[in-house]
Amino acid sequence: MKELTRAAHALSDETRVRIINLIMKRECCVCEVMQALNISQTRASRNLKILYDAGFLNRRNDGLFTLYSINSMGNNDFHTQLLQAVENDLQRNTAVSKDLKRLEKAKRVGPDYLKRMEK
Amino acid sequence: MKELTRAAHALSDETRVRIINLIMKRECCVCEVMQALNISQTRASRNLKILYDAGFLNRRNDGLFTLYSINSMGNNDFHTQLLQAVENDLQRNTAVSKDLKRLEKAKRVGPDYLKRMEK
DNA sequence: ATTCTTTAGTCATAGATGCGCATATAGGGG
DNA sequence: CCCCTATATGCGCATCTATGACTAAAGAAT
Repeated sequence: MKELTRAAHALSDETRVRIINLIMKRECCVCEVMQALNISQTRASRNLKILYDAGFLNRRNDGLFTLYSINSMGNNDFHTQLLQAVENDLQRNTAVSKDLKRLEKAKRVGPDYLKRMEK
Repeated sequence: MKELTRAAHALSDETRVRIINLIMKRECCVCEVMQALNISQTRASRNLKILYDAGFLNRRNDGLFTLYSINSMGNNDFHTQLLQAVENDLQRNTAVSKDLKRLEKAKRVGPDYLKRMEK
């Protein structure tokens, strides 16, 4: 039951639900999440870790990048059922489509590089 | 989305999941929950309210008693899907059966009356 | 009406949480 | 080896959370 409450807790924050919305579209690295949601690197990294620890995400390394994707296990585990509830809610939600549009424009570069680009 | 995160938050606490386990069996009043989980009246009442505010429970009055039951709406709303995830997890959980046994023995009386009975 | 009983609300407190800042870590390229 | 870059983490702060003890509200019983 601790696994369930931990998973539910991971879904109890809007930032984390928005992150799931992104990753359900496609595998993302931390810097893409950060740009798509317009949040700090720290915030993106930490909330991704919370979702990972709760069992919702896979993680793999590609060079310097850490790539997160949805962890789809069996169809009958509660993680999958919880994700379906999230998906259900997101379909009725128009606000998060802006996040997806920013994701399309996101570049695979980190915060320091980004700042220099802006100048 | 705020509704979703609020609902998820309601399920992020073990006490509240155990309460749902009781009420999925049958409609309960506050004092029954309190006895079945062996928790204080304040704690039972408050966590029931959190579940109610999150949309999981119905509430009705019967004399002095407030009776809570599961709020089953349509099959496609996220509340129902979340409850299915909880049910799924509870089926694999043997610890909460003790709560149900205590529920069978619970009397429909409040904390003050109970204390006097013990003497 | 007065009293008893169940439930909900208030207040105080210990602990958890989210986040920014700065820094550490670790992989890649010269 | 040394620097650059993406990600993770320690720390501190403000805020939120869960809880118990106490109190208030409201229905029932006498």
